[in-house]
Formats: sequence, C-alpha cells, structure tokens
Amino acid sequence: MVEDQADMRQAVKIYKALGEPTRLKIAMILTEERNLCCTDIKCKLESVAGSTLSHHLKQLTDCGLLDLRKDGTYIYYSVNREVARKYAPYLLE
Amino acid sequence: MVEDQADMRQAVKIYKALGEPTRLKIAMILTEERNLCCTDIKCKLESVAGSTLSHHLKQLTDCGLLDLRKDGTYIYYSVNREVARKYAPYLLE
DNA sequence: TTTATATTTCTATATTTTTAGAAATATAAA
DNA sequence: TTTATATTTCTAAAAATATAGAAATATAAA
Repeated sequence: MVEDQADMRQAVKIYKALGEPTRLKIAMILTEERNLCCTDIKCKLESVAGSTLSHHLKQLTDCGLLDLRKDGTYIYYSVNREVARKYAPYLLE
Repeated sequence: MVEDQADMRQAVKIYKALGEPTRLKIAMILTEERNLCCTDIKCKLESVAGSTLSHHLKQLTDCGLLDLRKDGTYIYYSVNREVARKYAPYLLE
C-alpha cells in the first residue's frame, strides 16, 4: 500500500509533465528520435527560451520519463520506453 | 496530421486531468468501481467540497476519460476503459 | 406544493505553473 | 589562457489552476 502511494505520486508527476503542450511535444519528439541534446530539441520546437526548455526537460526527467546521457558539454535525452509503456503508451504509437 | 493535432490536444487534456492527486485518485476509484455518483465519490475522498469535486469531474469528463449516465438527480460515472487503455493503462493495473 | 437531496455555476482567493532574461557554471576548442 | 557553446540557476512577472462558500438549478419524495 505504501508503494502504491509512491507509485501514485510518480504517476501524478508523469501525467503533470505530459499535461502541457510543449512537454508532450518534447516527449513525442524524444520517443521518435532518441539521443537528442537540448539544442537539437530547441531547433525542433517553434520558439522556446533555453531556460524554459531546461525547466521542461528537468520536469520530464525528474518524473522518470526521460533518460539522459552526458557527454562533455552535451546532454542527450531519450524517452524511457518502459515508463512510457506503463504510464503513457500513447507516446509509443 | 490534422487529426494528430486534435489527438495531441486530447492527450494533453487527459494528462493534465490525471496530473493532479485528487483527480488521479478519482480516476482510480472509478476504474475499480464503476457507476458511482458524485456523492459516492465524495465519501471515498478525505475532504473535498462538492463544488470542487464537480470541477474535477467535469475536467475528467471533458477530456473523455469518464463516461456518465444520468438517472434522475443522480449522475453515475465510470472510467472509459478504451480511453484509459490508450492513454493511461496504469489506471487499469 | 413543500421539502430534501444531488449537482452545478458564480465568485473570489490562494497557490502553482509557465515563461524568459540575465547571470552563472561547465566543458571543449583555439 | 581565451573564446565559444551547452546548459542551468536565479529572479520576477504573467497566466493558469485549485479550492470552496454561497446561490442557483434539477429532480424526486412527502
């Protein structure tokens, strides 16, 4: 039951993260194409400030939906498919 | 592509609806037990004003996640399993 | 018709979230 | 070391959301 609570908190975080147009877009971009860095993603969006994008990516990462891999100055993001499958398979369609 | 846009807008609505603790709770309650009315749901939650609950149910209904059936003064809610399966199968676990 | 119950709408307030500019940090390349 | 690029943190303002009391609406039962 305690895990359920923790599980629900994660679920809320994930759904909150996906319940915003820009972040859902980012999640969909990172499902289709993996290992994109901040700047790559920025290019694929109409217009977002870097600081704003950073906040969105943080939210998507903190909830467990995105995996990241650091390489030098770059951070490469991908959607974690297991998490997507469990909580939001819509992303994988 | 146009449908994709509409689809994404619905997805955002659904995830926004589920990205709030009380509403996720309501969705889970209505997945486990179907055809509950407003008052039944109110009893199963710690403490929510009727007006607040009404707003939550409206949001969950507007996005397509809940089906409703009116009977006299009562409105019975259930989770739409197809929508849940597509967007948030976590509910069905 | 009167009364009771279920639900919604109106209104206002408190809180949270989104957004981005500016400054800071981190790493790589010259 | 200097310069350039990637990303984050700080800060503040604007917008959106959650909440609930009071009043309104709808239907059923007495």
